Amino acid sequence: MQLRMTNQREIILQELQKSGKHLTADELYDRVKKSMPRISLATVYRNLETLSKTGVIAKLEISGRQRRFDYDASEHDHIYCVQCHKVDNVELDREVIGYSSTISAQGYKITGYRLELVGICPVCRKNNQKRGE
Amino acid sequence: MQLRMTNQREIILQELQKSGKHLTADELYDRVKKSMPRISLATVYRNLETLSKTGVIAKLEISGRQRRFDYDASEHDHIYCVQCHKVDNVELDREVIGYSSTISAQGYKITGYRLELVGICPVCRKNNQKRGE
DNA sequence: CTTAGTGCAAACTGTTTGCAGAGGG
DNA sequence: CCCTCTGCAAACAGTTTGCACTAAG
Repeated sequence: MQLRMTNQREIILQELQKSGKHLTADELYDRVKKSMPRISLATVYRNLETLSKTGVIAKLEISGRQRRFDYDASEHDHIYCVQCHKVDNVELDREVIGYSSTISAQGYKITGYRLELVGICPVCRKNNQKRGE
Repeated sequence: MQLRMTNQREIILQELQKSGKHLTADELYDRVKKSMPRISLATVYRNLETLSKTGVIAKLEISGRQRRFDYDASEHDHIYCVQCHKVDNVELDREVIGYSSTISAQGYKITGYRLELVGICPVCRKNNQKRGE
């Protein structure tokens, strides 16, 4: 199966990349609709699926009910704001999770891990301070 | 609001605990139905919600489309089998994730983290070997 | 031309909710 | 008795899919 670079696919990818955020399908849909009003949400879903399968973007397993997509497909971790549900990238030393000894005891073959930091983002912290929390 | 220990709630809790697994609402529903056939899935959801809010069990943010519930409410991490989608508990040194320096640079206040190891469980590994993979 | 991709609507999955009635304390 | 909890059905949110048509290469 070979890929075609359709107009839709191109704009979806561009919008995700230029957002610099970890958008959900419908957040991206809203953005893309501005330059392509007749695009359908299904197309956005299909393209996000395709683009993540080919490794151009990454599909995130992250907190919250909606799936999010990352313009950056390289390995890195995420931090999640419990207040505004925003997600940011975090660069951590991935070697630190070299627990193989502990883990192999349980008989698992470790292939990777997902680390999600949880906290409150700068914007929310500032807002909280204003309200004296 | 005070809690009542209804028959349903008791059986739901017992079944989750005696399973020793990280069940989804409908897996638990199937088990509970055996001793209480007229129970409804909504009741299972409502009780899992209540029990996790009161800290008796834990609601997991984990890979996969379905939410899972943990009979063990204490802080610990999980390991996820990519083949059979089973989840197990893992005890790791939680202090290792003391990255505050790196992270606070981004202005986040870290309140916790979720670490999910990903791999292949003993059972699946054995099955793979049989098939010569 | 060929066949991957699209828009639309309808289906599907997991979860939540309104309501009238049941039962725990 | 009160009020939390239940069963049921219907609603909901997010995602996927079947189909006939469009357009990329």
